[in-house]
Amino acid sequence: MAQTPARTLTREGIAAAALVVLEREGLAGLSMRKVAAEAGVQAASLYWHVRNKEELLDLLGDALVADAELPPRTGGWREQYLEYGRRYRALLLARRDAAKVVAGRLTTGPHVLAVLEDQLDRLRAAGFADADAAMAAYLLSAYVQGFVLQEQSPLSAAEAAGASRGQAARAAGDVFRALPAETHPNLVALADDLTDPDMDSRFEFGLQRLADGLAALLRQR
Amino acid sequence: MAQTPARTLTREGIAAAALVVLEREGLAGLSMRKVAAEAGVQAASLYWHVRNKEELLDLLGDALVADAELPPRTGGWREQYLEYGRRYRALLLARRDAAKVVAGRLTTGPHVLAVLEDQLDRLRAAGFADADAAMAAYLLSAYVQGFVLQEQSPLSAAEAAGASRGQAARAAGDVFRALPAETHPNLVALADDLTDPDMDSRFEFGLQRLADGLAALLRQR
DNA sequence: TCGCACCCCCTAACGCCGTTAGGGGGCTAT
DNA sequence: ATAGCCCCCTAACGGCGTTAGGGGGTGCGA
Repeated sequence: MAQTPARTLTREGIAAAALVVLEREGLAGLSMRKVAAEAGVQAASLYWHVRNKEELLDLLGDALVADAELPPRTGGWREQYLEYGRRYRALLLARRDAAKVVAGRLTTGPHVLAVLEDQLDRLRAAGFADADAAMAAYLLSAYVQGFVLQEQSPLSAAEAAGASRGQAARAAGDVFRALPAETHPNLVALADDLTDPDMDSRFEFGLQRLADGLAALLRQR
Repeated sequence: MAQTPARTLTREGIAAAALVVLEREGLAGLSMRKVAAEAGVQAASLYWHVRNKEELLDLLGDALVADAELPPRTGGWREQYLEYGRRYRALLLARRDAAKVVAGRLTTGPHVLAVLEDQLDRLRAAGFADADAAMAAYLLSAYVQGFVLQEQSPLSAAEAAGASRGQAARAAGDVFRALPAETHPNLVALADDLTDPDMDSRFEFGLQRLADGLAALLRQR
């Protein structure tokens, strides 16, 4: 556990160390002691720079979106909105447990603010009213975060035992198919559809519905 | 801490005790020891009925939707879909930390399955293709869970210090307004819209977009 | 009636956690 | 030189999830 940053600790250095620990151990394994060790320091020293673990996680949440690449400003607002959603999901999937970190957390960190600023700018330029633009932005992040959380949730502990995503999906399908057809006919009939492992398509489906709904709003006002 | 269930422990009794502890202490304060005490038992005894805490939380997640009331089967699919979303959100708001419990958790508990079965039945009856019905159901739960998580997240620790929701919203608005207008013009301009404390309206906005998007899909196929 | 097996809960302990109290080394400014 | 402050240290507290192993109670076969 060599120290990552310079000799003296900073909030940025702590965030960087936390990122390393998160990647290595996951959110459940991220402790103040391990972050401190990664930063070359004792656990109690963190409390000089950070009020508590919650505040450290706020730092981590903002650091996670630090290297977000914004979509190009080409094409219509719809394509840009879709691309925003896709890149946000990709970012959450790229770093271990990122979705769990950012989920219940409304950071006002600089990186988060920069992304939000940019997105609002595009939505207003597209003709959305102020309040609609704000809500459209929240809508997208709520959907993406909710989707990735579901996507990454272990399928009732099935795949925790080393099963691949596809195997787990098949096992989940078996659960549905094994239900009594008198009480749960739809679950039995749609077992394959409900456990389709193509997460990209499932995400895209919802994303297109969101865009369609916003397009209808834009048309009517 | 009187024992809630009968003399001998059951998985249902454990879930009931966990519900009581969750309501009293929140998810962060829910420990195996406290659940055991609530059930009139020692902590280690729980492990006879439950593999680990994760499995206890699965039980809890299913128990949380046990008393869900399904919307009436009147009106069109759209109104029923909207009402599903509203009731799901109300249910997550009704019990402390319910959203955090169910968020990263795909239970196949009996109560969850019953609700899913009913919802799929309505969507198929409305004319949605099998795969579309399955994805529409997932879409709604992803949105509701994501929204409630955001809704309940402390506004950057502002309201943790006893501030009301409205006060916290005003404080968050001040954060946006205090930003330099050259770099963040949209955040400054939309500070009020971004921090509008009327969560019901914000939720309804997204819900209507989802329904509109699904309606467009139904029309085109 | 005895004894055996099995179910279910117990006590005790391990190593980890977040957090706080209080001490002290080393720089900076007087 | 010395006062003061910044920043990290050691040590400890109470609580956590989890496991090992023991032992009462109950029902069943002999």
